[in-house]
Amino acid sequence: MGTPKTEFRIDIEACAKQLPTSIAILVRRMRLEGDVPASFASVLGRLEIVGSMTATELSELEHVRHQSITQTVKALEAKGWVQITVNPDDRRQRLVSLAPAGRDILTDQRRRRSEWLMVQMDTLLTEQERTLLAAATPLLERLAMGGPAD
Amino acid sequence: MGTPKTEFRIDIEACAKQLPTSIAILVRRMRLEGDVPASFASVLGRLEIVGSMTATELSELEHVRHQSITQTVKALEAKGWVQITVNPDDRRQRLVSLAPAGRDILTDQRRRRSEWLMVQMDTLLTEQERTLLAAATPLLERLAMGGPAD
DNA sequence: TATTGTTATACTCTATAACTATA
DNA sequence: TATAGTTATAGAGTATAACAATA
Repeated sequence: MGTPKTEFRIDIEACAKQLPTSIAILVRRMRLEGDVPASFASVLGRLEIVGSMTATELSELEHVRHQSITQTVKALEAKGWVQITVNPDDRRQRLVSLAPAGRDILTDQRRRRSEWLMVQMDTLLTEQERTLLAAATPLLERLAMGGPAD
Repeated sequence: MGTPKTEFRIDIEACAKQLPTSIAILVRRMRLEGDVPASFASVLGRLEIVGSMTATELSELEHVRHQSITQTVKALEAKGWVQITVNPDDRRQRLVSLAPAGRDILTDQRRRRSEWLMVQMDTLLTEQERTLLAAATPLLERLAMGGPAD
């Protein structure tokens, strides 16, 4: 049916050009909404789901260097939001887990941040558009993580 | 028609919870792909489209404080990537515009960054999913900018 | 007074390099 | 040697506060 492929390519290119700017600004704005640094909230959120993780596992999931995670975890420990225990089976590993205070902070932070986003979505998008965005969110996650097996 | 509303709400909530983490990681990874700081590239891109802008206009579009833009623009000027001229009609204003060297840098940077993203999209998404993401991108832009009239 | 912009300073976040400890 | 993690240091990016210049 003619040349839908050309139009399609243009869409994808336009997407690849626009997406970086849009999400960078969105991240910037959400950072201001939170009362807790985004890096902290992200780590706490993972610990809540998984229970406990090593620094290396965290760094892989967050796509940062392991040295960076060390600093984040150190700051979280200083706040009393995580606990660190040495893995007795491999004493090189430190297992990071959510402390009670961390759980409280996480609950509060997540409510704030996702509430802000939900207000934006309610205000700026139609119901149909919200559904579309919800459908696209797992795709962004896949792009962020580099695929199901990465 | 039962309770589609409940399911819908769950989708939107899941979206609002997942989206911040995913796009934060995506921004992080794209920053590593670029050879130019993301804040620089973003400002250069706007100047290419609009021609010249004041610091205040830039700060509003980028959703940062005007003090922050001052520093970005100062760095861009030091690199020779933008030119700054005083607006003769209002001598408080400095008009920032793209210098030839800035245009070269921008072209190169944009090719790198959007190429990386396009490779990810080609590798990790189906054609249908790419179309879905392309459709959702303007919605993310709207959320980022706070609406058509903001 | 209001607007536009700068300077000074500090914090968050992440990186690279060099190191220690355990396997 | 390889893996897990730390410490030291630096740079990008952005914020707040106080200031100067122009309208």
